[in-house]
Amino acid sequence: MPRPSKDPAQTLAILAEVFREYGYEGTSIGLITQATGLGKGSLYNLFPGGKAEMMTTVLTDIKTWFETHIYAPLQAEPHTPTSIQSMLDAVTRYFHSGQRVCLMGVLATGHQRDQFSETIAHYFTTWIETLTASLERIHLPHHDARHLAEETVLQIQGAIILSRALNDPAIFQRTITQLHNKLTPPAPKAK
Amino acid sequence: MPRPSKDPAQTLAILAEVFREYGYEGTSIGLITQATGLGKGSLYNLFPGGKAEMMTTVLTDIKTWFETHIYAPLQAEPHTPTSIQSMLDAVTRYFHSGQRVCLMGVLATGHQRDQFSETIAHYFTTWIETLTASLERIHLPHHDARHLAEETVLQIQGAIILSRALNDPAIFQRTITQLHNKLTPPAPKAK
DNA sequence: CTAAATTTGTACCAATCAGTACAAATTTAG
DNA sequence: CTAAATTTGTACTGATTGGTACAAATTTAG
Repeated sequence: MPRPSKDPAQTLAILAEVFREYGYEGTSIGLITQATGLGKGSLYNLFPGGKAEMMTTVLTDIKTWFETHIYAPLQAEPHTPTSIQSMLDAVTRYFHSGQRVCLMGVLATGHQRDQFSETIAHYFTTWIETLTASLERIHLPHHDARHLAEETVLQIQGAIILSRALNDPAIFQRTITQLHNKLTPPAPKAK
Repeated sequence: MPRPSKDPAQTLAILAEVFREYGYEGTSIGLITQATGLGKGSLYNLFPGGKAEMMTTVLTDIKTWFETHIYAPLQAEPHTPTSIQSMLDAVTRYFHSGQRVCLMGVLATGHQRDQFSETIAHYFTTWIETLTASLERIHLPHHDARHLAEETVLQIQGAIILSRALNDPAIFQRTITQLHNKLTPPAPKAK
């Protein structure tokens, strides 16, 4: 039984990890008390809405993290060629080179899709649109930028699954490298 | 309550669909009896090993389906340029244009990964290797063929997730089209 | 037709589940 | 220091879970 964390952010991070590992239905309150070190009474005091509220709070936290660490750098002024590399670096760290699943992606595969569908769709849409806008700023036509953004996001998702399935982080890393080559314009000298 | 199917293959297909929808832990015996129309006693008579045996049988069935419909055409003699297109067509039908999840992929995201890890890894490895060999037969160097095969499989996985998350089969279709362009050599005239 | 095989669905078991209630203990804030 | 806030963990609830056992009913095979 770990010592209870006094840091709400850490509690949320632990909660998120349990949901990633066990999914929504597979996560029991018992698992959560064990992982967080919080008593059952505390959990319900903190999250009066129960398990659903825990998940909702975690998803909101993830959304916020992405806004801060992925979208904001892509939207920064002045736009620099390193912002996309920063996104890829941040993604690599966040998904632990593919060994850590994307909770939104996990939820998209199951029947809880309905329960959290708005949040899931919003997450992916925002990511894609933000990256699209970023690609347009380096003079890619909208249509192409959108498709490339979609491809980027789905490749990251697929790379997570495959590198977990084969227990091989190199797969994820190769994908990131390849995405980097596609997303960043060639140096003018190479032309 | 549906009429019990007398066809074991149909029972397995229904079982597979329940597992896809609810995952391993989220699938209860009650759900299975409802979906298949079989009584509880029948289920345990057919699968004395219980739920784990049901899943194992389903996974074996999936593996067999892939061997028949995906790998065999890729391995056929003489090798024809349409074999890869056939694979992409079969994949599109099988995954219902991205709306039907890949059960092996789902299992790879959760903690049941350990329980079925061999089967999961074997499924993906076989797919990749079979496609690699097929690409080598059209004169792609092994290294490139392998990476392209990996990319194909992970893109399919990612496209499933994204098109489900955004409830948009067009995403899946675009991915398939793009993979087709990458996987099939350009007509010599285009060169 | 008969015997074997299969199906059925209930009772039962022990375990687990999410959630509610709550008194006692502990911590925090002022 | 005191009062408020938080934590704790148990008892309780009704429900669900996977699995076992099994007699009666039905189907199948020869």
